[in-house]
Amino acid sequence: MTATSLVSLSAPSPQSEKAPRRNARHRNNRVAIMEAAISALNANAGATMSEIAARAGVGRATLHRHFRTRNDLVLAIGAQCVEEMKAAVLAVDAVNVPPAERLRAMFEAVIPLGDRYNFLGFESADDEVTRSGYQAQLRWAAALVEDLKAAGDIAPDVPSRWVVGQIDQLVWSAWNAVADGYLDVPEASDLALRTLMDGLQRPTAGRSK
Amino acid sequence: MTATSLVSLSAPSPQSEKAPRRNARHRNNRVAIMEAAISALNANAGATMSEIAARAGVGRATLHRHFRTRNDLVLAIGAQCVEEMKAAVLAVDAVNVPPAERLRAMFEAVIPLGDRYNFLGFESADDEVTRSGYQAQLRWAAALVEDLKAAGDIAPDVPSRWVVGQIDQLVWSAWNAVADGYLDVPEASDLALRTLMDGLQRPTAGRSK
DNA sequence: GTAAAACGAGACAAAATTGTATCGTTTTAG
DNA sequence: CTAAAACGATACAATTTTGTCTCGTTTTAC
Repeated sequence: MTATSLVSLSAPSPQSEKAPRRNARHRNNRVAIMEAAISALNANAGATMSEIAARAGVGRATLHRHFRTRNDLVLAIGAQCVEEMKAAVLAVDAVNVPPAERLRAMFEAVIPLGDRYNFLGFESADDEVTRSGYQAQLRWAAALVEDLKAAGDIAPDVPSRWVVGQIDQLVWSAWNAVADGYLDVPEASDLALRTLMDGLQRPTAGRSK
Repeated sequence: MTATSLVSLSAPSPQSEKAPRRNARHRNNRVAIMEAAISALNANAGATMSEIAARAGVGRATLHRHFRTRNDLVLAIGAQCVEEMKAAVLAVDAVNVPPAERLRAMFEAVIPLGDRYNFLGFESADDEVTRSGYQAQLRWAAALVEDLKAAGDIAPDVPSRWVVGQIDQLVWSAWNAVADGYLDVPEASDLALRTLMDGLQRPTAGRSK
C-alpha cells in the first residue's frame, strides 16, 4: 500500500505574487508531501502531521515550512485535486461524441485520479471553495447520466442518484485495482464500464449496443 | 443525515461476570451512545468524544462512564458489529438454496447493517479480534462469489476480488439510499442485485435466468 | 568554490483531546 | 416515598498534536 502514485503532481502553481524562486529540492519536496498526504489521508482521515512527514520522507519542520498549518495543507491538496479533476473532465467534454463514449473516456481519464477524487469525497466538507469544486464534478456526472438515459444507455427507471453513486464508487474501486496491480488502467476502465452497463453476469460478450 | 438507525442494537450483552444490574436509562444510553458513535465515526473517522456525546444526547462524563476510553468504545462497537454481521450471514447460510438466491437474501439481511459493515471496513485495523471477525465476513463473501461463478451467475473472467469489492460497496450504497429515504430495503436489495448482475443498461425486464 | 536556500533534529509553547474526580440534581425501582 | 443509580456540569490533570523557533549541516545554483 505504499501508493506509488498513478499520476504526477504539477509544479507549484506560479500564481503567487512575488514568488520567491524555489529550489529544485523544494519543489520536489512539495510534490512528495502532497502525494504522501493524499495517500495518508485516504488511508486514515485523521492522519497526523508526523505521519504525513514520515511518509513523505521529510522532517516535520520541513512539512510546516511548506504548509504552515494542517489546514493549509488540506486546502492546497483540495485545490490541486479540483484542478486536476476539472482538467480531466474538460478534456472529455472537448470531443463531441455519444454519451456512452464520453462515459468510457471519463473512466479512462478519471480512474488515474481516483485517489484525488476520493480525497475530495470526504475532505471537501470544511472548505467552501473545495466543496463547490467537488459539487461541480458531481453535477457534471449527473448531467452525463441524464444524457446516457436520453440515449437509452441507462434504464430510465433507475434513480439517477444511484447511477451517479455507482460511477463514483467504480472510479475508486478501479483506482484501487490499478494500485493493487491486478489491473491496468484500460482494463480497469473496461471492467468499470462493463460493470455499470451490463453487470457481471454475462460471460464477456461485449456490451450489447 | 441524523441517521435514524435501520436496526436496533441488542441489550447489553449479559456475558459479563458479576453484571452490576443496570438501570433502564443506563441501557438506553448505552445503545444511544453506540448508535451515535457509529453514525459519527462513519461520517468522520476522527470524531471526538465530545461530538459523539453530543450526538448521543448525553454529557461527556456519561460517555466516559459507559466506555472508559475512546478505544473501549471503538472495540465495543466493533465486537457488536461483528456479532450482528455474523448473525445475519448465518441466517442466510441456514437455508440451502442456489447461490443466486443466497445473494439476494444476503442483500436483504446485510443492507440494514450497512453502517455497521462500513464501520468495520475502516475501524477494524487496530484491534485484532475485530479485524479477524471482519476478515471472516470477507471470506464468506468470497466463498459466495465462487459459488456464483460455479453456478454460472457471475462471469468467470471477472476477478473475484472485483466482485467482492462490488458487493461490499453495493451494501453501503444501498444503506445510504435507504437512509436517505429514496428506497426501502426490498427496493434497495433489488436494485443492488440488478446492478451487480445485469448492470443498469437494460430497461427493467428482470434478470435473465 | 561559495553563498544562499533548504533541510533535519530537537527544544518549546500553545492548543486540543482525553481521561479522572467531585458534587448537586434527576430518574428509576420497588 | 425513598434509597440507590445514573446523570449533567464542571473543574482539573495527563496526553497528544500542532505550530514556532533555533542551530548546525547538506544541497543547490551559479
